[in-house]
Amino acid sequence: MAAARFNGNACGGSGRSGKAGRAHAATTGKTRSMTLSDTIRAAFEAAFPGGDFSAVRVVPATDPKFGDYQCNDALKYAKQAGLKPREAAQRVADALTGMPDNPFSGVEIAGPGFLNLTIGGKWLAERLGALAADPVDLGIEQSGRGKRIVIDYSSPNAAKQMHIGHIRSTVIGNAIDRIFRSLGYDVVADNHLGDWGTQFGILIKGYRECLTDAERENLTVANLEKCYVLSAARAKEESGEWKEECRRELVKLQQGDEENLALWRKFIDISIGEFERMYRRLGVKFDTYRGESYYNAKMPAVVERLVALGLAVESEGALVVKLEDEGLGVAIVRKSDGGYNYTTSDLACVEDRVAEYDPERIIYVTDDRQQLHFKQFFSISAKLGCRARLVHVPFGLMSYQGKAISTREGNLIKLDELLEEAVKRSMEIVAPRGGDERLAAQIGIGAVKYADLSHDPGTAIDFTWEKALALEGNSGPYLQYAYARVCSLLSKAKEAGAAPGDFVAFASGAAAAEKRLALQLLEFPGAVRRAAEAYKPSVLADYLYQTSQLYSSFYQNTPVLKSEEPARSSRLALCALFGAILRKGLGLLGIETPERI
RNA sequence: GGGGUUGUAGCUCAACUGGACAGAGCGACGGUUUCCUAAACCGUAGGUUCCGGGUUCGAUUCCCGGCAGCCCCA
Repeated sequence: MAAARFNGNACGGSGRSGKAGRAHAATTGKTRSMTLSDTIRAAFEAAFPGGDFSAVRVVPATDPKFGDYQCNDALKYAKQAGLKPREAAQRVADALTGMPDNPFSGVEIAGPGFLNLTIGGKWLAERLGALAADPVDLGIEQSGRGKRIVIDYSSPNAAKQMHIGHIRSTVIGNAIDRIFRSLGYDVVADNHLGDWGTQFGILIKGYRECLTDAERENLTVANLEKCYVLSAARAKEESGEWKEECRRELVKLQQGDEENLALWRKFIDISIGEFERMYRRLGVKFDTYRGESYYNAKMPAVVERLVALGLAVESEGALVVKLEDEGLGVAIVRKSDGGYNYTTSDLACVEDRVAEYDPERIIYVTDDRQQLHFKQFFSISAKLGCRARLVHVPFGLMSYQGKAISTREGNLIKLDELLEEAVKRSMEIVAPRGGDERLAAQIGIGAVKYADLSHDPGTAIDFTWEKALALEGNSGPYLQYAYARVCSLLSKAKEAGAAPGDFVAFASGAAAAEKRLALQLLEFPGAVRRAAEAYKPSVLADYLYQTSQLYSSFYQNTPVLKSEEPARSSRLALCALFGAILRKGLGLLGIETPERI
């Protein structure tokens, strides 16, 4: 069975993932919305001196008819102040209106005590200007400066072809990677390959006996897979001879036999070469490829320390760490046959990463079947004094036709095949418009990635071609199309000699559609921050989709090039800002943004 | 047996962590193209948020008890 992070069925699935615990982020600098929160916090303090109002915040209005922003927190403090809710809200409103730099042009009390806030045009123009003046970060707080994180994702098993079950860890992990980098973190992306374990005995035996000379000459992952299947089948024979020989090859490998080691190295190199071909197509890049084998030599010492600390005890010939009082059962750290398992390997891995990188956090993106394993290993790691915060981001396993993806179920779709099909389908649409293969790839692969990223990682996905390759509605191509249109608009503007101006026109009012879009654009940094805190790229995907919907609606219903000044240049500026944000945001999801479709 | 997780429109999913009337896409029905790219836009229909209690001014969200599916451990 496979060694890597894929326990479970042979085809293994996706590495580690899951829904992560919510990050208790030490949020630092805030964006516009936070500045408004600061303002209203000051108003609370003025109205109710001495209270703790750190939880008070201003949020975008849930409906335009409630104004631009709202604050729902007056209700919470009414009781402790001994006031009726609306009365408490009134006090805050009075305090707010009395403030010298009150950014709100309207403050109303509604319902049981909500504060409905309307923003002044001048404030809006200033904030939009500030975002536009920050073209690289677009307001994203650099809260990760000086901090390092290791992200462990993708992690396929060597000697096997990648299939659709590997998309999730790879694509979600990579988006988290990109998002954290955008926040200023120093990210180490590590691919924890499954490159060790009993399957190598079977593979070595199979390589020698089940392949033709030609296949050995031109060794591919497909050939490795083939010889594994043939060899594994023979290992099930009655006599047990084959199985025994596989075992002997494995032992030789483990003991450092040169010939077997060379073969093993060869298998790994070929596998990584093949994986990298996939990663290139997906736009994914790792800093390191450290498989399980990398930690082999370090495992005995880990176990020794566990024993020395009294954490590991013997049980039925194995060494185990008892975690029952935490509700986590028992974790085996050395099997009765002397072999190690994932817990030990992961403990060794963490120690190594802390020693080398000293990260503040290590994030593991794997499927949610491994939740218990991670809880156990995190708990033990904490007992060993690990100073890095360990986070498991579990995702729901991808199935196909309702079944876990595996060779045995006969429902395995190769990643290669999926990407080919994706490009082919988008080519059919792109070709009549003069699009080439490159554009088809940008769109097709964007569609595949977006289909995954737009869902909460925690939800399980049953693969269908229709969903994976959706080109309309809430899909990657919809967003790319919106981007291409805004590019087209801006280039037409340029031809006409019209340039995006500043946002001063907003100070004296704006059409409803453009104001809504403007307010939405201001939420971009917050969306990135929330996506990072929750380890959910879907938060960002959802934001980008909503933003694009607002843009499409605005674009369809509001003239830009044909409008009068000063509206024209400020609308152009708004379009330019939308384009910049969409490009940046899609970039954080690893989705390309062609300028013409 | 213990633990985890999910349950929201016909289908696939959201709902910024307790707020106002639960929102999108697909599908269905109807409309928009001498006009900045129709992969778009506008509109109609569609809901007991699995069930029952509890906390709260207020619950899809938190707590307890069930039911159902999936997963993990022994």
